[in-house]
Amino acid sequence: MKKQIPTATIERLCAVYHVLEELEASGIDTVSSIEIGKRLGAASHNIRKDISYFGEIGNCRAGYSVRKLKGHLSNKLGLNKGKKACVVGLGRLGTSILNYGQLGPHGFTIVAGFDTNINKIETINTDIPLFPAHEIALVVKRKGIELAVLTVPAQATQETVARLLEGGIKGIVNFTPAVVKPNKNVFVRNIDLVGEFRILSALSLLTSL
Amino acid sequence: MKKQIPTATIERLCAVYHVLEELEASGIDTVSSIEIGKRLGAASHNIRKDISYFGEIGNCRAGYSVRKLKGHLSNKLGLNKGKKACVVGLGRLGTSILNYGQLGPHGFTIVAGFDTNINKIETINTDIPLFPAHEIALVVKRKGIELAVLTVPAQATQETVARLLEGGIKGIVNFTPAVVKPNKNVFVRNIDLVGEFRILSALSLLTSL
DNA sequence: CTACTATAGTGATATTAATCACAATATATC
DNA sequence: GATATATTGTGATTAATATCACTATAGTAG
Repeated sequence: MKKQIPTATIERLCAVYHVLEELEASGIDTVSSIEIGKRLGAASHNIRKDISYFGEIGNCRAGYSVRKLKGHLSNKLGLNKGKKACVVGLGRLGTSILNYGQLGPHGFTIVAGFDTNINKIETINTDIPLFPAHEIALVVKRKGIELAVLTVPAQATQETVARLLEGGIKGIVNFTPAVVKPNKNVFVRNIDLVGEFRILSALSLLTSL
Repeated sequence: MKKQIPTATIERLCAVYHVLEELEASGIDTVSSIEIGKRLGAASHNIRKDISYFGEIGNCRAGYSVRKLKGHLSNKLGLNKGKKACVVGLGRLGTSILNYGQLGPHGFTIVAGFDTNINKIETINTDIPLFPAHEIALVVKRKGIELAVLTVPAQATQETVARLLEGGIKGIVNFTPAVVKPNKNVFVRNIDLVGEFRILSALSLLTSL
């Protein structure tokens, strides 16, 4: 049986990938694990071990070639081929994500927006095709959408998730306060501003830095 | 030396707190660790151990009193007293957070918004006082703001963080793609949609469920 | 060409977190 | 009041993750 890559490693490597993009953009073509660690607030050992899960790629004296490591991670993490995404719930947050310019350049294309309110679908000014919520499963399946951003009201969460699953969605970023339980068919990232504020409050109270 | 509470526990307990709010709202007044675990997608053992870090509170046969446990966690996690927050960067995302209705009811009050663009400060329609970015440190200090949401462009991140630190901020929720390094003076939660999409992509490629 | 140095890669170790297993106990039932 | 039962709280165990310590190697300097 093949060695399973730890989740913590996957998360960190995605952050490493981002650092590599920044380095590439600023014309730097070589970087050490120490430097990457510094930028990420992680130990260099950690970074090296994470990278080595996918085999050797660095150079002992000079560090890593930014271009080479980036390509390597891109392959191994499956970031090389574009993915289709959708936004469900076109309130303020949903529409601001619809118009977020950073997704496309990084290979994620929003190909649909959904809302229960037909009015919104007709009035929102965007090039992205919008659909009523009852078509979620259909459209997700037809367009081969793999990722979804959830920005519906809390009480609509469970039903919306069910529809997305029906359509065969692979991953959900949930901005709803309701917790979406992980499930064998879908990966979920729960992001709740109130929850984040709470965690920060509790940390600063309980953690001696 | 007092036993340090694990970060993972703090994060989970904040989620537990949220479940308790939901239960209370639906008039349920008793709950078991099994039920909480189910709603959170975590093991009941885990939930019990987390709760027991703060001492005994449950009832062996009947589970936990929702009201009692909620009050208990509220105290221990420091969620009982309100906290002031601000939003820095009033683009689409920033303004949608400015108007997000869930913060107030949970004890977090947004008392200031900041942007470099004076125009925005004058035209955005809100009751929340808005200030130019160069006043961040001053206003944060004067109002005793503890938490900040960062929604500025990536390149402005480092400078903005420096100003917030100067003002004595305690925690930052960073929606910017730039990584804000943790620091001995401030806790940071980095939330980057592109990063989350990448993690979901990589997970579904590499993790055999 | 040789010595030196910075840094990758990695097995070993330590730390942290999750899970298990079960005794203790509060409530319900008869 | 005795018995049964659900559920907590927790020591012990296992698993996951991070850190350390070292070796090997590629580049640099002399």
